Amino acid sequence: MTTFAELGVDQDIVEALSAKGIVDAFPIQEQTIPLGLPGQDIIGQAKTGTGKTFGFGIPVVQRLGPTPAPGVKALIVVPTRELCVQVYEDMDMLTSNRPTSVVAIYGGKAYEGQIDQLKAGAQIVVGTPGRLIDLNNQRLLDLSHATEVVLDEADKMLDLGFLPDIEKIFSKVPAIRHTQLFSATMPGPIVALARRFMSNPIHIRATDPDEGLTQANINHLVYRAHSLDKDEVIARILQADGRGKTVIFTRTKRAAQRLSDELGDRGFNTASVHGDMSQEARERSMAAFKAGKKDVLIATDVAARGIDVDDVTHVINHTIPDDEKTYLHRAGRTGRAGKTGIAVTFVDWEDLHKWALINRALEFGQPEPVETYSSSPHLFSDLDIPAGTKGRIVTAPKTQAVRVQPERAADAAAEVETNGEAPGRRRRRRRGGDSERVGSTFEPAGGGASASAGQSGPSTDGDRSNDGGGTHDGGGKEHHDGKPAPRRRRRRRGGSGGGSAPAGGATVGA
DNA sequence: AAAAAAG
Repeated sequence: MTTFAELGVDQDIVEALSAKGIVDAFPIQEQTIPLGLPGQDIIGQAKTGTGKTFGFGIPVVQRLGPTPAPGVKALIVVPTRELCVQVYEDMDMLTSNRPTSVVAIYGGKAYEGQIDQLKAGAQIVVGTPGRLIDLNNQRLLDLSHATEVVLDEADKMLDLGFLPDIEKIFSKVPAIRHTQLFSATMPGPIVALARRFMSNPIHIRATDPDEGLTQANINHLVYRAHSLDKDEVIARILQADGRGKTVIFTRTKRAAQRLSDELGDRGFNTASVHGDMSQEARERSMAAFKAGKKDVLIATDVAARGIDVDDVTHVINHTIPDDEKTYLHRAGRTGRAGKTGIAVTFVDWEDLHKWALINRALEFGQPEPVETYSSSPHLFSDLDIPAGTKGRIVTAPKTQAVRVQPERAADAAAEVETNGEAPGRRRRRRRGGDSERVGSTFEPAGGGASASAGQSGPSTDGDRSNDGGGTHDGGGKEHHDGKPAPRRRRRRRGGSGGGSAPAGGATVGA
């Protein structure tokens, strides 16, 4: 590991970091900071929870100089208000030993405080698009000297919903500037589009190209939810001994509110966050969850990206997300900074095609969500608890899980070939061991310790999209008629490392 | 189609 000091980071920033116990740089930071400091345009791609924020944030702070004159010189754009607050806090920490000041500009809040901070001469703005444009239109936010520009969750910022706003914002900042785009997912077409806003960008991927984008230290489980009482099953998951904080994602705001109320009624310590809540309530929820006063957060995809909360052991997809990128970001709320975590997904009958799509894109090798629906009450006795915690699930509900081995996964749609990398290489061994994986037990990558990825050297991104693999339904799936399938044998915890063979005695349906 | 983001 390299220290921040060794990467050329100024002493006062090094001290700000070490005051928080942060001394060693993660791979994405090792790779992007030395390039960002001299002003290289960067597309930075690294898995969830591996430290992208400092990867762009440190160069931004340092490049403004130790005592910058008043006025906005840096702009960091993010997709949600909560992420805005979080990135603001990180930037505020980085600048704690220098006069540089940071302001968060986002909607749902009074204008006054934000305007005051701008008038007071804040140099770094972290903001969401709507309020940024609003204040810029009112001539209260001058972006004409913002020579440092960052899009965090860049692929989201450049997708159709945000693109017009982003174009508008880019039209207000200087043409000669330093531009950095960061995300865990960067589909080829988005990279191509991004180049319009950059000059000679380098695409850094702090991952082994063979490794894919799913975190090796997240254990993925997928259940068919047909005929399943999801509320009940989730309630039981929440009773697992050793469970830390849990984030539950729903597809709609209403579902989030309903589930939050329901689980609250059942006595769980819940908070929720979605777009139908007041901003004040949203922030209260986030603060309580971060502080540990609440340990279950029910959210829409507003919380899918970027949100960093310590000790989240479980992510539960009450409803399966629409695409593999969202899946990756949601699951990435756990397994951060080298810790282990579990991502549980429930697949409703009408959403089977979504699992097929996600399975294919992420190369889980698990085309069917669950081997069978069963009234067998053994499911959660098999649920793994992250290393370092103890205990098992107490009660015994009713289905079966299929554990998906994450290690061969590669996000086809989210990857872009770097120089000279043979196209198609990541497709190899695609279908390899499907059958043997069904119902078998796999441990997370041995020892879990291998935090985050090998490194591939910086490579110039001279490529185009590679069309990101097929996108439509997996077809060929027969319809069941709701009858419970025959009961399957209970799986047992495997003790084996993550080889390709199932752990002893772990087969299902034999 | 939903969610997010200005009010």
